[in-house]
Amino acid sequence: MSKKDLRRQQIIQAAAEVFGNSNFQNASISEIAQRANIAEGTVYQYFKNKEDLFFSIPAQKTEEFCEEFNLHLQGIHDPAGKIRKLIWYYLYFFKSNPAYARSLMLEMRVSKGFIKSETYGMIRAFTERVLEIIKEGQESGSFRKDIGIYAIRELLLGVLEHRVTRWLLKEEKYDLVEGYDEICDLIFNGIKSS
Amino acid sequence: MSKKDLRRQQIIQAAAEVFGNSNFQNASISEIAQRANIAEGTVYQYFKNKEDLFFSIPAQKTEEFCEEFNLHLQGIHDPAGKIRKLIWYYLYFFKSNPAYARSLMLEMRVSKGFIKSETYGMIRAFTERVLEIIKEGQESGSFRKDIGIYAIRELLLGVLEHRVTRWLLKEEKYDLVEGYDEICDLIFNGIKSS
DNA sequence: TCCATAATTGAATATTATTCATTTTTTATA
DNA sequence: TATAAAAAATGAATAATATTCAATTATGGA
Repeated sequence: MSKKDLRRQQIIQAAAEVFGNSNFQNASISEIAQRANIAEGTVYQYFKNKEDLFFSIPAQKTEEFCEEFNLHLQGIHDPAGKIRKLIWYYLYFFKSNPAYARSLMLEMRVSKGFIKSETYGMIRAFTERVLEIIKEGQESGSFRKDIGIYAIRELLLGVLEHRVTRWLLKEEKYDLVEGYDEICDLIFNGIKSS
Repeated sequence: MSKKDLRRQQIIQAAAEVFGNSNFQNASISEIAQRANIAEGTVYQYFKNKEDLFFSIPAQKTEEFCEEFNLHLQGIHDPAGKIRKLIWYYLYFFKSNPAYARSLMLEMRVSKGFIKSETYGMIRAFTERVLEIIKEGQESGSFRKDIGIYAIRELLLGVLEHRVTRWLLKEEKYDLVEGYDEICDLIFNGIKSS
């Protein structure tokens, strides 16, 4: 790793700590610089502005998320099993990484600037992967073919994001993963009794 | 309406305009005061701080949302029809009120302080109403009884919030309501082909 | 008309993201 | 090793702004 990359990482590390104990608005560049043992101005040699720095923090974690997800999918061949694993893994990962969850769900996910960031590119790779799984399920005959793949993905990611966001706003007081099989059941079978 | 309430409304009106063309961070109290033809200090006689003022803006619209929703439910007696109407109305309302949608979905909904606001109380009334409809559906035998009502509500509100948020981040370039029947179908019947 | 209370004011304060001219460090070359 | 050129780091200065508060003005009742 080049010297330049090292310093970049050093700043990201300090920023992760400061943003982690706070939020975008309340975290200050001065504290980040202090913690990284550099001058405030130096931050701006490596990042365009505060937002750019903020959006750069979860790149690593997001990559980790995608890689581990692919690992967890290994050995599962039926599309329904893959969706079930996706639901479990998604909740499990955010439960295990609450600071990441807070930043991503409550701050970045609702920011228009985030869409252009490197981190968002990785998330897009994940959502593409989800789309593939759905397509697979339709082609193999497991999932209905009369509904568009985007609508199905919307259902899936919608309920997951909602569940994580709710959990965060409720101060993470209960177990995020518990009861995930109810969600699976609803996704597969809907709410109709017949 | 008392003089005090009038001035309060006047400030909220100015704030709605300023926040509407911008966002929480970029809107300035000085501009709001200017537009309301008052001094900056006066704002703080009526609102605890900038956030309190911000959270007060959508109270009226939210009340409107709830009242109109109840109107739309009139004459519908089957729970499935009520859920279908809920889905349609939710999307229709945000489509018709994009500035409200932006504030609520991208800024307030992800803020811990919002939970304590008056506006959130109204939203809670709405989500309680949704819960009632679900319960009704279970009792009448239309909806499955083996799934908790909270899980069903999570599914519903999750996919709706996700859809509106996506639409906002994509600059509202497509029709939010179009294709809502696919969502209804998925909610009722799930994704399984069998 | 006068007084007490309420409402309004806007200058002062404190905080902070960002810039940029200057200084320090590193690297390449002879 | 000595020197020059390039790169990196610095931190004081700037500009913007949420919030406070002592002073001023308006209001309504006796």
